[in-house]
Amino acid sequence: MDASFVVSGPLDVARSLSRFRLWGEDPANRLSDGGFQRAVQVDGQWCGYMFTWTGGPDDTRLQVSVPDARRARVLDAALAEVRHICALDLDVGSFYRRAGADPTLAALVPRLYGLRPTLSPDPFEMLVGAICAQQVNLAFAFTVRARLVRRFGRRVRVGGQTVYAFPEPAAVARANVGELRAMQLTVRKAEYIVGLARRIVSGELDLEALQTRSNEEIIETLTSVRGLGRWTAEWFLARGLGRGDVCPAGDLAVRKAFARFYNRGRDLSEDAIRRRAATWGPHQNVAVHYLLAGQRMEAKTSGGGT
DNA sequence: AGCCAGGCTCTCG
DNA sequence: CGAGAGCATGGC
Repeated sequence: MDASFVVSGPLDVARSLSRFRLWGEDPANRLSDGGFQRAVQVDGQWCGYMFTWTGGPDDTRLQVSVPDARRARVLDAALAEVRHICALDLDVGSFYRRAGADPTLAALVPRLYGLRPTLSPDPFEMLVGAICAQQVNLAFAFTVRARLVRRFGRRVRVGGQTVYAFPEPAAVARANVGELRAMQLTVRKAEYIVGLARRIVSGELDLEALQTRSNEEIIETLTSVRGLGRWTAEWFLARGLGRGDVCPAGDLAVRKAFARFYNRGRDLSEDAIRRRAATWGPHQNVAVHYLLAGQRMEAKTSGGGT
């Protein structure tokens, strides 16, 4: 069973999804030559699905297929996930028009045309991924996260490939810290992850209910959980919920990008970064994504730099 | 070898 | 309340 539709607004799928293999493999989000595979849970059961794409960035057609097609509900769930992963609700066209007023962004747009941030459909997955990425280089974070996924996630076959469902909170809640330590998480991060899972299982933290609240309420709720600071909460808003008016100004890579593009390589204060980002209004999320991608591009061609 | 990676908590002045 | 140590590993 499958369905296809044409995307409205610029979208370069391959460019946007490439981040799933930039720093290593992600067993829960498989980007293969044939397309993108993932698992979705419907009525308590995990089902694999895949999607492929055709056409240029201005007339992209997405094709979503569910091999195990007994229920249309699985296809509906997969479609909703794909729309979320590709961030189809972000108004990139409007961002492009607005970017004309900013020379830095105006120069990046044609080079990155169709790029969108990929959004995580699963809030627990987003938070665990963020904890893994706290303070360490992203290649290492990917490696550790992949170990977690293979250890606690369910294997699902789809299109001749194996993809893992990202571990459910209940499975992680049953783990002990020593088990996670063996995956080269620090004791502290192991405690954060298990503690988070247990809070979710106990109902103390309701991530689904959180999604309708304001940015500030979400930041306040998340930062009251041990292991989740402002950095994690802001990336959750940006890359999990797809909120447009968010800038993780404390992020090391974001700070470097702002220093490079807006201050001749010298550091800007977090407040200064927030003030500039605020002028982009609902496009902060996408703008920051372009700055980070632009920085990677320049690092590659000019060999990095102070 | 040593320092830095897309942080956060805890502990001290 | 701000500053600083500690965390653990991989890459340069």
